[in-house]
Amino acid sequence: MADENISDLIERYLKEILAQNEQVKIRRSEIAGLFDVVPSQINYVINTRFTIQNGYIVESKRGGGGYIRIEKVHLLDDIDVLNSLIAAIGNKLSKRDSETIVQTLYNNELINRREVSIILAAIDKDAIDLNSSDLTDIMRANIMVSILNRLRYER
Amino acid sequence: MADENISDLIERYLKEILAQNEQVKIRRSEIAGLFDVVPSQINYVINTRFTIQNGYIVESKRGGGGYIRIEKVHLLDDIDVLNSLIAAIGNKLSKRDSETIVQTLYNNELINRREVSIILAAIDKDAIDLNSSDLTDIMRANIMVSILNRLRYER
DNA sequence: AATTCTTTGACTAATATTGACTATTATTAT
DNA sequence: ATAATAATAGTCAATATTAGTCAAAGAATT
Repeated sequence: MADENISDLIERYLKEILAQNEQVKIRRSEIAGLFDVVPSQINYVINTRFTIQNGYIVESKRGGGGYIRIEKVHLLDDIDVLNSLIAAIGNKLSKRDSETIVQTLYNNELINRREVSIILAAIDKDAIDLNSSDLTDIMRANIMVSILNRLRYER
Repeated sequence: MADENISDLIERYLKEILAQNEQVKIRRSEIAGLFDVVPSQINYVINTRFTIQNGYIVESKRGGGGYIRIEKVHLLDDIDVLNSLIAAIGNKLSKRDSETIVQTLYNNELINRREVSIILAAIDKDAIDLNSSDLTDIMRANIMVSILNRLRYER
């Protein structure tokens, strides 16, 4: 929907193939040529959009006949998904990664659309960002307001 | 009616598009150029006139092909309940009061049981309490883990 | 006069793009 | 076989391209 930059176009191109093929095998320079970008931009696209958190496994090989293969993984059961996600989080989590995780939960049908946005509201920057102290109660207020605001509308 | 300042004009411009389009996607500098203002004034207009209270959701992306997207959402009938709850919260909220609010939301059928526990997980003390710094990302991690843990079981 | 709202711009943050350099694997020459 | 070369992909840092924040100055309102 918001494909204004080339990386998004490349992402969409690959995902369209993956929508029908379970896996896609490319020659890096070919795709780079197709979209008229430097080859390393393909790595950028893969590193930012085809991570394991997003549900993709990437394999590659260099040298003659080299390739990059992207495979959409089918996560076994819900607990495994949750365990691996929790393990991957550690003790810091960027906004971007958090959104990726929520998307994965949705893709694996662990949460529905409405729950997606409740969770996003909970971890919204405006909700949890604060510079003053007296932390816990203030944070709770911020998070609660964020959630309430979310509940105002549909979708 | 007689919009005297530029911010009002920009507001009207965007709302005219939204009257027909459900969402509008802009390049900040473009709109700024169109009205001959500094780009950050677009943020001012958005922050003062396209808030969630007014029924708008705003998303943006930086970098090449960046954009700001404003979406008009359908506000629900129970807006008054939510408004008064939000007003009552202020900037601090005890655990007890937060639970009362969640109970109220449930009693008014604004959320279901599952959503109750997702929200309670989000504002759980263990999720949001921390003494170290580097706050936002750490908090987000805590909240996310708390939510994921809650998703492990039913009800 | 005081307060609130608007305008401005310097600085910051996030994301995308590029290219020089490196690493790995395959192929060819000796 | 081994070494040299070719053909790939990977890494990383510099640069480019956007949007966001914040506080100061100016304008309008009370």
